[in-house]
Amino acid sequence: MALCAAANPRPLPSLAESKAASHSFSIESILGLDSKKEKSPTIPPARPWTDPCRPLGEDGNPCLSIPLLPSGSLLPHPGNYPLPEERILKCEKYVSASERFSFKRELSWYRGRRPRTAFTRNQIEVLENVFRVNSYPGIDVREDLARKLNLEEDRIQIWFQNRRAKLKRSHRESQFLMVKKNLNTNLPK
Amino acid sequence: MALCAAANPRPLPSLAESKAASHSFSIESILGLDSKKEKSPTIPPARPWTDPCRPLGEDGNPCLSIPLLPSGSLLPHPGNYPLPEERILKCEKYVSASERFSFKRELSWYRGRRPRTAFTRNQIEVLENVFRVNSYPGIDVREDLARKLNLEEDRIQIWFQNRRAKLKRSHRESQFLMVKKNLNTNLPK
DNA sequence: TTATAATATAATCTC
DNA sequence: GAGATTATATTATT
Repeated sequence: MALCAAANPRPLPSLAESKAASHSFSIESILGLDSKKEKSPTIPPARPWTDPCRPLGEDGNPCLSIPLLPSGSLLPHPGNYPLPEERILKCEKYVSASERFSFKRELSWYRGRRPRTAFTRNQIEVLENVFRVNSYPGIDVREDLARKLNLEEDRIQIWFQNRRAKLKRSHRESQFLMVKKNLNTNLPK
Repeated sequence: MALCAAANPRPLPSLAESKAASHSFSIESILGLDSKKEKSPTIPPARPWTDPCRPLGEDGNPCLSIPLLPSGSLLPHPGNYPLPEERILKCEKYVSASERFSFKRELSWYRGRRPRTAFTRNQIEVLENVFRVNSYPGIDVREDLARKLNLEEDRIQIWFQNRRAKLKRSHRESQFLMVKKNLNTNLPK
């Protein structure tokens, strides 16, 4: 992502160095005493997949307009509040498929997660084909794939990551089976 | 490389089958594009965390012994082709430099990647507290932390490195969102 | 329920 | 040390 690296040419620090010079704080003081829960200002994750035209909230993230929720429950975090799922079920028959779909996307965002991508059969086929030849495609290959499959490059990268993990898992499993098999054939009389 | 694809419970589709299927673009065309410079010879890093009793490879590093697999299937790479060295030689033209590079990486993690450390809640809390005050702790502070948190100094160092990266990422993201926001408030209508 | 897309982050590698 | 990328563990969706 070539975001605005230029806008941020200066590595942040320096706040620390000056302080560090004075050993005025000991780890003890930080370690032991600091029992405040004062969370580090949790940075809201960016949701680049959300509609860029949507109005932004004060946090800089797009705010969702889900009018049916009790106020104060707008945080994009899975919680205990009643989820709007209900609405989907209730109004099912009065709501078009695409409407339901986009609502679901909003819901996902609301929960703070990119809506799960559903790859088509063809997309998967191509990805698998490439994977067989090269399970570590570089950025260039990924971009190319993205173009050709009409997917974001990020989806491609994630796909390969997960695919490698899957392969590894299966290796572990077959190894395990081998062990078991060997134990069975060799040990028991 | 396919640690025995045969033993794999869910064998991958055959290569032939897949090639036939990828009509729209050839894998070669994708793979052929890469023209990055060759990397300089890599010095194998030490793997102090591997079992010292394990036999050492020619490079002086412990080699991983995964004795249970049929010989010839020891290298972790998907595919139905033989050994990776061979593949590199054979398929040179289909394999980009970056791919050869990533093969090296694979090989090295195979030799032994440090098992992922799972920090405790308390350890993280302390680290975060220190980070807030000083995101570039010197070796002395790190050593101190290591002692107190019962972690290796190296873990601490890496943690701070990753933590700084995370912070930076979040800055970039919020900057990006700011830009977007400004575009939204100024342009539309 | 299972398979797998997405997330978070520890570890690794090049520079 | 930064930056990019990877492996890995987990979560959550279909």
